[in-house]
Amino acid sequence: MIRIGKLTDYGILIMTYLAREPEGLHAAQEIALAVGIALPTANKLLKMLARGGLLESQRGTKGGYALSRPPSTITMVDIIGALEGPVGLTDCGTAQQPGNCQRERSCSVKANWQRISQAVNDALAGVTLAEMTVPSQPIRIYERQPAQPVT
Amino acid sequence: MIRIGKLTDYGILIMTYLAREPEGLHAAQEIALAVGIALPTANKLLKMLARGGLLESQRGTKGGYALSRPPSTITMVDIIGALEGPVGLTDCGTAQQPGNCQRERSCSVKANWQRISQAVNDALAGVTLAEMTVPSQPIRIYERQPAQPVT
DNA sequence: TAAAAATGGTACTATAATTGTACTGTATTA
DNA sequence: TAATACAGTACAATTATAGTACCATTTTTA
Repeated sequence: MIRIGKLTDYGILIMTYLAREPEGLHAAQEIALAVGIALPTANKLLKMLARGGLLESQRGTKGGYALSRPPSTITMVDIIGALEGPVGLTDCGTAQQPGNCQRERSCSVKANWQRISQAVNDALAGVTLAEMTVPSQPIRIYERQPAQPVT
Repeated sequence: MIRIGKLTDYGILIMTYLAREPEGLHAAQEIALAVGIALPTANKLLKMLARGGLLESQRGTKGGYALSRPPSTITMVDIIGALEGPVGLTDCGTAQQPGNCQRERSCSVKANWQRISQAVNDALAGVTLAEMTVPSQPIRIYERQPAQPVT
């Protein structure tokens, strides 16, 4: 099974909460309570999301966090990227980075993996935070090509 | 970063090797040597792939493994599924399984995650083993829809 | 018929990555 | 100036993965 980490999962819940509550700033404590995770964990994630440029933060007594952009312009790739680094499936490297793969010589599979990573990347880039806040709206990311002959 | 395990990576190398050598049976020892992994590891993977129905096996002195179907009918989803279980991104469940998620009540994100998992699943199902054996052939899985208005 | 070769299944250990927490520093407000 | 809240780093505990070993079963061959 391909999976994303629990922390990333929490992170998306956090982002979803903030998207639903666009008014003003929200302290880490409030967010942790609302999402249902421990405060230290929420703190950690909020810091990472802020460093990734997805959240604006303000310190001080009335401080807190808020989305830095409209939810419709934030995609799953942005969030996952901020919490787990660039999206890729193997150490062969993502579409951007070269990758640190031994074996090189015998590995003619590399280029193909990079393309697959790209496809997954595109799939995740097609889903916005705004769409995630709406419970059951049909999401249309891709349309399959006519028909693949299965030889 | 979303990733698949090393073992799955090895498994795909094994499958690729077998796809390139369609003649007769191949013993685990031969495969381990060719792919460049330890014999016990190769054994483990070959067993799993056989149990998943992707490989035919024969015991005995002249035994070994071979693909059970033509490479063009085996996709990345088949291989990953055999080695890591169904493809999914969170514990929310795959398109097939319900998933074991606490929180249920506050988690309206669930349905969306399942759709995203489906999209990734489709992306991986679009790449066949036959395509992986060809070093640098352009893979066309999906075509993006005209344009998504980025509000 | 027996021995050798190879897969099938299960269980176990060691390693590595993830997760979760704590501590110290800095900024802002009352 | 005291209290509140974010920023950054580092660390401990847990968990999952990776890798190995063992024994059973099947098939071929001498």
